[in-house]
Amino acid sequence: MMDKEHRLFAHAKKFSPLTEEDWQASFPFFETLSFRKKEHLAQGGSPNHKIYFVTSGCLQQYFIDNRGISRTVQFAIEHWWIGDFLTFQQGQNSDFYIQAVENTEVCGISGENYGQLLEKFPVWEVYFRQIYQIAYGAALNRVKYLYGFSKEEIYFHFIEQFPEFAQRVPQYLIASFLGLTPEYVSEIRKNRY
Amino acid sequence: MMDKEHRLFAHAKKFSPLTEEDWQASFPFFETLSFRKKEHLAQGGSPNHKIYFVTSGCLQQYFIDNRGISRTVQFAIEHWWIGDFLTFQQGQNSDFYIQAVENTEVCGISGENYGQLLEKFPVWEVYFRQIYQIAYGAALNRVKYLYGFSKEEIYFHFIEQFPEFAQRVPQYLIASFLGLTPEYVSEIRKNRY
DNA sequence: CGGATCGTTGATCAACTTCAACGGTCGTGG
DNA sequence: CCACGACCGTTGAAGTTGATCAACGATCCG
Repeated sequence: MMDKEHRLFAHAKKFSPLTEEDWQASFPFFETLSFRKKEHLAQGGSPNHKIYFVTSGCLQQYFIDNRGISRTVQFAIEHWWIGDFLTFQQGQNSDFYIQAVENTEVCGISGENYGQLLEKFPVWEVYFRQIYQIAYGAALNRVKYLYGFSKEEIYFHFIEQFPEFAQRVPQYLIASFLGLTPEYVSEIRKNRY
Repeated sequence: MMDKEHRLFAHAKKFSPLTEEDWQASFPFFETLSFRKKEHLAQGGSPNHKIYFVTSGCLQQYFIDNRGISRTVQFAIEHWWIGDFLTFQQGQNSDFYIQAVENTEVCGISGENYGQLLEKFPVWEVYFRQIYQIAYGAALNRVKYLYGFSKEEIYFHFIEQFPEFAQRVPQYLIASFLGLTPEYVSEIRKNRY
C-alpha cells in the first residue's frame, strides 16, 4: 500500500508499541486528503467532525472574533495534529475554521472512526494520551508567554523558538497567532534591525 | 479502606471501564495529601515530579514573570488535575509553582508511579487520554477568549461562566489568571454595578 | 487591639491599536 | 511577455486601553 513508511505510522511508533499489523489494520480508519493553499478543511459555525494529522504542508486553525477579525489559535506543520478536540466526537458546532497555509496533505479521521479505532486498537490510546498530554502542557506554557511578556518579547521569542515558521508562514498570520497587529510587528522589526 | 467511594475512582469510572478490582490495585500508586491554605505543593525552578487530582479544596498553578509578578496559569477545584504535564515524568525543572488557595486535599501521583500505573493498568490510558483531550480543547478555547475579547469582556465572561470561582477565589487571583491588574478589575466592576 | 491582607480610588503614562495611504512583489490572464 | 490586480508588508499620526504608582479603607484573624 505504501512504498515508504507512512508518516503517521512512524510518528505513532515513537510514542507507542504499535506493530506493523496493527497499523495495516488501523489504516482504513483514516483517510488521506489533499488541500491547496487557502482551501478550507473545516468551517466555523458548523460541526468539525474530523481531526487531522499533517503529513506535509501547513494548516492554521482560526476563529472570527466579535469584531469580525480572524484570529489564529493554532498552527500545524508536519507531525502535528489539529482540530476541535472538544467537539469533534459529539458533533456539536465548532467556532473554528481550519485552512491550508500551504498546499497540504493530511491524514484525517472522523469522530466515529476515532471512537472505533480506539476501541479496537487500544494501543492508539497510548499514542493519543501522550499527544494530548504534550499539547496541553505546551498550551499552558504558551499562556505563560502571553502573560509574562510584552508583545515585543512575545514576537521575538516566538521567532527565535520557531524560526521555521517565520520562513513558511506570512507575517500577518504570525501576528494573528501571537495576538498583535501586523502594523505593530512591522514597527518592532524596524526597531530591531 | 474507604467508607465512601473515592472521588478519583468515581471520576475515572465516568471516563473508562475501570473496575473495582482495578481501582483497589491501582490505589497504592497514588498518595493522599493535605495542604493548608497558602501552602505550596510544588516550587518553580525545581522538578515538579508529581501531578495532583483535587478531591476537595482549590489549587492554583502560577509562575513568576520576568518582572517578578506572579501569574496564575491554572486553577483546579474538585475533580480537576493540575501539574506540569510536560516535565513531571522526565524530572526536568519546571517554572511552575502550585499553591493551595483553600485548605485542600489531593490525590498525588509521581512520574514514576504514573508510568508504572499506565503500564500495568492500561485502562488508565483511556481515562487520561480523555482528560488531556478535554483539557487541551479547553485550553484552545481559552486562547479564543484571550484574543477575541477586551479585558473587560474577558473578566465578565469568566465571572458568568464560572460564578463558583468568583465566590471561592480572591479577586486578585482571578485578575492574575485572566491577565489583568486588580486595579483594573476594581474599575470595571465599579462601572458595571 | 494591631497587623496583615485585600479591594478601591484617582492621576499619570506607556504600550499597543486603529486608520488611511503607499509601495513592492507575485501570479495569472490577455 | 507584459500588465494588471490581489496580496502583503510598511509608515506615520492620532487615539485608546489598560498598566503603574501611591495612598487610603475595610475586613479578617490572631
